[in-house]
Amino acid sequence: MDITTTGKTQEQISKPCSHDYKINCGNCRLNSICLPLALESEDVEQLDEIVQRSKPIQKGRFLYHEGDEFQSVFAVRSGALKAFRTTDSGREQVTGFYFPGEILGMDGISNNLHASSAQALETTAVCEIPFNSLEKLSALMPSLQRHFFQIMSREITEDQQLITLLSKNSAEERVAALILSISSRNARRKLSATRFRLPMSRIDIGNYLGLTVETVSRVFSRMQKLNFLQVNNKEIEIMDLDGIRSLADIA
Amino acid sequence: MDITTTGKTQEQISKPCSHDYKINCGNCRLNSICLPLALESEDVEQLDEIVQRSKPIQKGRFLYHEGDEFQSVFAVRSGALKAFRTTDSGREQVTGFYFPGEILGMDGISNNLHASSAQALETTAVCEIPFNSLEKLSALMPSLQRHFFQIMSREITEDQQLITLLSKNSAEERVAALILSISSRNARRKLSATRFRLPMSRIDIGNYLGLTVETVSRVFSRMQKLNFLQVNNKEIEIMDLDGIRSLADIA
DNA sequence: CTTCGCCCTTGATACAAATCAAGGTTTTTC
DNA sequence: GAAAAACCTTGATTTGTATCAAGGGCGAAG
Repeated sequence: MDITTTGKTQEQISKPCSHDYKINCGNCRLNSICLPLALESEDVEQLDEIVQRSKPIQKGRFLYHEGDEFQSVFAVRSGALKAFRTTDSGREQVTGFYFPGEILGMDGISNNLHASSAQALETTAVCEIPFNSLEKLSALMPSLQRHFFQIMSREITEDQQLITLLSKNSAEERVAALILSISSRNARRKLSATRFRLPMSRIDIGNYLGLTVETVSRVFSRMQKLNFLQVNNKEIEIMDLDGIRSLADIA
Repeated sequence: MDITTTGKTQEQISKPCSHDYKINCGNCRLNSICLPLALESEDVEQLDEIVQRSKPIQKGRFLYHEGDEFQSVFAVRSGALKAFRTTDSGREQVTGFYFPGEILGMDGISNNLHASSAQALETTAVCEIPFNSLEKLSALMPSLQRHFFQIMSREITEDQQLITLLSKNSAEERVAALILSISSRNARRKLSATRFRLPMSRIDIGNYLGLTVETVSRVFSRMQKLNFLQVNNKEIEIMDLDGIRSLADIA
C-alpha cells in the first residue's frame, strides 16, 4: 500500500571507474537483453573490445544533441534517458524513453547526424559503441549483424506502435499503454512489473503521448479512483494489470 | 489550372515479363535512390542476382499480411503501397505509404514476422529481396551493409517525424506535412514537385494522419480557398509551396 | 451507356482534451 | 535550512475535431 518509501534508483550505478574489477559485456547483468545477446563468448570478447564505458552522466545532461555528428550508438547500463527532437517552431517532441539494456542513437545512421537529442532523466551510465567498429565487426560476425538489424527493426515497430497510439487513442488508452510498456520492459530486466518509479516528469509523459500535463494528471487520478493504480508522485503501483490492459487498445 | 485531365499513373509500369530485354538493377531508372545506391557496378551485378522481379500486383492486393513469416524486403518499382497494422480491437492504422525506389518490409526483421500488412494502392510492381541473401551479401560488401543500415535508420527517423506530427499538430499542419512529404519524394524521383496524383483515398490519408475523412476533406477545401492548392479529386496541384510550408510545422 | 456502390464534400451538433487559472507539493539552489 | 523554482493536481471554460447526417460525383461492373 505504502509506496512512498524509497527514492533509490532501480538499477544500481556501477562504481565510477574503480578499475580493480572490470565491468565488461561478458559479466554484465544486462547482456541477455543487450547487444551481446546471441553471441558466442569469444565473440562477446571481441565486442567488448570496441565498447567504451565512460563515467555516469548526471540528470539533465545530454548524451548527444540533435545535429551532432553521429559516431556511436549507446547502450544504457543504468538510469534512464529520453530522446526528443525539436520542430521548426521550436517545439520539443519526446520520441522515446530508454532503460537499461536498450540501445539508442540509431536514428543518426541515415545522415551521419543525430536526428534527436538524448538527455538523462536521472544519473545514467551508458556503454558507447563506435558505429564504424560495430559495422566492421558485424561484417565478420553474422549473428551480430543479424542482431543489430533486429534491434533497428524493433525500434521501427515500436515507433509504429506509438504512431498507432497517437493516431486515434484516447488519453486513457495512451497512458495505459505507456504504463504497460514500462511494466513489461521492467519485467524483461527481472524487475517488478507492478511496482516502479517513473523516471520522467508528467511533462515528458504528456509530450511523449501527445497530451497536456493536466490531462495526464487527470488520467492518473481517474485510474486511481478505479483502483487500477496507486500513484504517489513518481512511484507507481499497478493494482489491476488486467484492468489497465482493458483500457489500452494495444497495437 | 485544369488538373482534371489525365488519369495516367506517374510511373510507367514495366511490360510484364516480356523477357526479351531484361530489367535489372544496373539499368533500373531508380537505382540512384534505391538499394543499389553507392554500389560499384560489379557489386550491383551481385545484388541483381538475388533480386526477384515478379509480375505487377493489382490494386487492393496484398504484398504480405501482418503475421506472415518474414522472408524478404521489397523495393517498389512502380505504383504505390500502403502499410498498416491492426490493433487488438480490429482498428486499422496506416503506418506508411511507399513510392517507387522506396524499401518496405523492414519491420519484419525483428521477430521474423511481418509487423504490418502491405497493400497495393494501384497496380504496383516490386522487387523482392530475400533477406537471408541480403544479409550474406551485406557481410561481404561494406557499402551495402552501410546503405541498408541507413535505409533502416531513415525509416526510424521518418516514423519519428510522423510521431511528432501526430502528437500535437493541428489538422492543417498534418495535411500540409503529408503533401510536402509526397512532393519532395516526387522531386527525388525527378517528377513534378507541384503536380501529382494522390494514389491513396481520403480515408487512408485520414487514417495515416489520425484524422477523420471529413476533417481531411475540409482541410483540402480550406487550403484551396487560400489558393495554396488546387484539388480535383486525387489530382493535386500546389500553387503556393511556401504557403503550405508555412502551415506545416515540420519536425 | 447505365446502374450501383464507394468515395468525397459540406453542414449541424456533441464531446474530449486543450487552455486558462490557481493552489499545493516536491526538488533544487544558495 | 530557507527561499526559489519547477512540478503536479484540480476546477472552470473554450475549442478543434469527431460524430451524425445528407447529398453529389466518380469509377467499377455489367
